[in-house]
Amino acid sequence: MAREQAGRRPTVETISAEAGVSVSTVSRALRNDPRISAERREAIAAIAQRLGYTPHANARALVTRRTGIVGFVTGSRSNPFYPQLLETLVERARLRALRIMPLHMSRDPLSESSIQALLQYQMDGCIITSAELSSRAADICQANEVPLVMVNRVPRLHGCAVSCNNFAGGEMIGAFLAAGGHRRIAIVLGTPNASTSSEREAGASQAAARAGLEILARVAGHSTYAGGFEAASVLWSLPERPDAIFCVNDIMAFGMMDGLRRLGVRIPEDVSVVGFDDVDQASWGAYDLTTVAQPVGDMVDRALDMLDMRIRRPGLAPEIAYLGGLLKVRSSARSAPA
Amino acid sequence: MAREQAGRRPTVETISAEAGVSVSTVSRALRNDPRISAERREAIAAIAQRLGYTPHANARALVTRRTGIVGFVTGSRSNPFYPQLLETLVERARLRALRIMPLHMSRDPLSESSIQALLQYQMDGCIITSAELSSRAADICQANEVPLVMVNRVPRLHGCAVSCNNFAGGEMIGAFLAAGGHRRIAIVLGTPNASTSSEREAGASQAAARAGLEILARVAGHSTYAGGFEAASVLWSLPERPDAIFCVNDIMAFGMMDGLRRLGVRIPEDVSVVGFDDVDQASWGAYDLTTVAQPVGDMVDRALDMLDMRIRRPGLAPEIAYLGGLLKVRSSARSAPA
DNA sequence: AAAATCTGCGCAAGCGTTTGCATAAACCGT
DNA sequence: ACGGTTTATGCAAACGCTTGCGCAGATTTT
Repeated sequence: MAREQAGRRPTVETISAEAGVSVSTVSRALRNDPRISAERREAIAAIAQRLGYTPHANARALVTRRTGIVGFVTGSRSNPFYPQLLETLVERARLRALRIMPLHMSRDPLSESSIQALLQYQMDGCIITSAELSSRAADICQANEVPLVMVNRVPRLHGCAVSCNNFAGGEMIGAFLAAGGHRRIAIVLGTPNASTSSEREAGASQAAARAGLEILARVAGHSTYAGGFEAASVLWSLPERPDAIFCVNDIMAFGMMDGLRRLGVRIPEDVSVVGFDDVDQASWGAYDLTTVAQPVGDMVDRALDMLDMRIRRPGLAPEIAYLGGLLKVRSSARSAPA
Repeated sequence: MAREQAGRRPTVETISAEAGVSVSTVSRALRNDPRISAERREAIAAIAQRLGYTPHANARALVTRRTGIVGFVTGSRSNPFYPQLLETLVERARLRALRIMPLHMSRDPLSESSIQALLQYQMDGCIITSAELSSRAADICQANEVPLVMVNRVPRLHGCAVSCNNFAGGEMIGAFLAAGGHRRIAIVLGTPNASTSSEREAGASQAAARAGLEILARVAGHSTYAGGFEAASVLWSLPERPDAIFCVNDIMAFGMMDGLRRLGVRIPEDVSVVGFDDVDQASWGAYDLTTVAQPVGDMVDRALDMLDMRIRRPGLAPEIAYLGGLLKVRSSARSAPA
């Protein structure tokens, strides 16, 4: 019997009383179980509709052991690529009836309570995009059998990941700069030990070498605006100045351009600057940055695919996907004459 | 009896078997119920610790009717203020054992499935920061008795909100510009009908009037970079050009500055530009924008306070809090001589 | 010394679902 | 007319936790 508690939302039991059938029939009808006859199913659906019934995710999770919640861990917001990724992730996840729950969004170490949340809410999986935090998070997920996919980051030993093809992207940059007649290329590196940084750098270096060019200098930029800004002074005080600067991500390129302009350097007349990521600001007038666009939508979809499969079939072998980027030519770098 | 199912996490029952007490005693001990004797409590805590026990949030939510999840709805990420707000929110919520779940993060209308999520997961409350979506969301929350707090936005009729004191902030800007000797102030408006935009504009207008100044022009900027960029041409082609431009948020100020520079205008020599929000980019070298900093941390805490109270005591009267902003003087605007 | 209070704990119901198994009615071929 | 399959539904257990109530035994009050 439905208890008809004052202000409570309707449950399967409310519907079952209304329809004169058992709760199991209601449950099955609502989930389109073929065993329930069509007319009953429709009758039940109509009642549910009329009552404004919504299933109770917690109760369902309790029995199915699936919550539909995916944890999200990222490093600092200082790189605008990550908010962009998160927005895409939330939207794409919604289309698969998955919800994203951000567990951690700062540069601080992963707090114990964030990890507890992952377990307490019985999340179905986890997506992580931070270079610094990935090892710790990977261990925790593995220990608790929570499927994990790293995005924009490849795992040290094993684990799933989807990433832009950073090496190929770096090559595109290197080739583009060489074709543009640049002879003295400098590279600004990002987070030390991050695969994204080193792969992009390696790709660019190789393409440069193929064009008979040595990399003039490699300096640290720490994947921050300030790091790029300071790198400008460092590079411009070199005995031999670069004629092209590849910052391995856009955020450093913005700092670099601002730093150079502060020194009176003209872009791209005196030096070309290129980045990697194609965040929103890259197309802003102040920068109009030549960069490699990461296929964020595809990356997110692929990551959710991987997660989905491992939620369904735990223990599936790890997998790594590299998706190609797209060179966006803008005005921050000299191009080859057409 | 504990079933000791293969790979399952320990539950209260596992612990109760181990400790030789009932599950209710375990539950109470873990929640520090004073009725349980100290030594038992410690013994149980020790076992829980040893087993790596973590309570199951869904099961708890089922009976307590509290999930600890707070929904988050925002408009487009194009204004970097919102990612910044979200990061703060996630961190501050964590300190109160609350989790944030982003339901919607794009400019599109609120989808039905996002609303469903709010109800299915039985969220304890909702925080919304989008001007466009707030009416719809407010209706839904009210209909379902979900506490709602609007941040950076005041409600049309009733409801909770916490916002920067936009009017006072606008006044600070207006007074600052007047003191700096500016005579022809233009204002770039944001999202039409948004309270943030109109209040900031009103504050600035009033302060200007107090200094004997009329506002030269008011133009639309739509709260986007591109809107600010285009507004630059509009303002600069006016018969009488402004000597100060107040963009009601930073993102438009960036577009404005880039647009002006494209026209060869020098900042602040030819015209001063000021913004509102103090997002990260405002302190970047390219802009170094004079603006009003919103007290994001305090705003978030206050919003969570409001939510907390209404979760505990449903039906509490609506409340609106205005928190003061802080003028950040940088180099994008001429100051009064010292 | 009997009655009242307190202390510490267990029983069992309940939260809203799903799902394995049982059951009853209808259908099939013979 | 009968055993066997199919079809549509119900029963009840289970998921893991919280909590009202009850019940001993120890302690205090009259």
